[in-house]
Amino acid sequence: MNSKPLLDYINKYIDLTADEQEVLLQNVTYRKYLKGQFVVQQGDVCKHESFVVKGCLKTFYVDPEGQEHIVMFAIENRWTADLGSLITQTPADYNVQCLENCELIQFSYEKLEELYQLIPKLERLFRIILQKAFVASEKRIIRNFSLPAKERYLQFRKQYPQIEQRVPQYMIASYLGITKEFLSKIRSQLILEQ
Amino acid sequence: MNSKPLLDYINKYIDLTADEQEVLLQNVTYRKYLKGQFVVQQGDVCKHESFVVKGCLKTFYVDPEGQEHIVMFAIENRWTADLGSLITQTPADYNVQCLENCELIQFSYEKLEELYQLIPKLERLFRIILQKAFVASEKRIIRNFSLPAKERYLQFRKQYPQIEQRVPQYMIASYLGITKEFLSKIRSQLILEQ
DNA sequence: TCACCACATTAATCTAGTTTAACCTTCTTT
DNA sequence: AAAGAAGGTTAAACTAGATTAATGTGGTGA
Repeated sequence: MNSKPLLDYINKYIDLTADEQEVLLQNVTYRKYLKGQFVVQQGDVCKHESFVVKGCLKTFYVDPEGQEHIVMFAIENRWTADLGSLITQTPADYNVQCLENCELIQFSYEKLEELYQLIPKLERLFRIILQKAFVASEKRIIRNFSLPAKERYLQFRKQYPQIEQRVPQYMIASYLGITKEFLSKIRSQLILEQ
Repeated sequence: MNSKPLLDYINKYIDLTADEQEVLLQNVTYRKYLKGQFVVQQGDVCKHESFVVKGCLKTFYVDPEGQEHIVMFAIENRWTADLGSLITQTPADYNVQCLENCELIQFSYEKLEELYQLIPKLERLFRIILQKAFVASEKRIIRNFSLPAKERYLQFRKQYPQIEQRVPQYMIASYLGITKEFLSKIRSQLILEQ
């Protein structure tokens, strides 16, 4: 188990003693997934919060018309889950699928609650993580409303250059909330411009 | 100071002893605002997280073209702030303005950090609040992408019937990300339909 | 009583982004 | 080497929602 990325990540926000680190690692599971496998499936109850040690995943939602909408991508040193399903232990609205072979460190719902008791500092860690996630989510809402698709695409490219290289364009279009055809149009416009 | 709504709210998530409740109340301020006053202004650093005891507020953003975009409304028993500004102590992107006379219980940035030390359980409280807020925010993103304006309006009416009564329609249009004219069109369509 | 103000509606014209459908590329499989 | 997959592009016709501008409505204050 390659736990270094997780411990490095955690130590940016809180200080864990060697003992606490050990307790933490004893209560998580390391799991490898193949490209294409699902970590969460729409309709199942989400069982874990997962830290990405290696790989790339998409979180998406299939609407009643069968249309797929990508909510977010996760790469190394980020978290993924259907948080709504996890915290309420009700069926998930989202799917989480591996776009590459992945290695994840998983915190199960039960173990996570236990860990909060064993290491109360973790409440602080997840409070801070959630603050940042919430702020990013609100910013995205604003951008979707106040910027046209072209600007949103440029913003995305700037913010996640690593992701743009790794995933096909039709998925980026879905993340941006536009069709792949329109993204293609935007891209050819941008090439003409410079 | 009418602290009952706040204490009732907190006790839904964590148990505070009488002593802890007292410590908490000693570290917050009770403040009344008049209709029209700003609790946070774009460009200033956000100083507090505020719990709404009474009244109704809007959080909005003025884009470079001068267009106002409403991000959220807050009513009794909800929180409001520019969280991004508060946690990084940098200038706010948003404005928070009172739509009615308001009474707020305010947690200053410094006192809140102190309170986390004095009552570590509060980390848990805010973790839980943020989880819910994040999930709601993600849901809103999905809805904005996958539902047409009419559906979004119906959803809003169902989810926040109290708010619809209290704020003018041009603000609801702004919250939904459409023009007031288009909202008017939707409304007249809905009346014809039933 | 009328004039103003804040809010809401209606209708004509316009545009960003969708839909559909055809075609192109590159990689994989046989 | 041929035949699919899987992804990407182009272009024409279409639509949800924006823009503009005029008109309506219900207070409120002088």
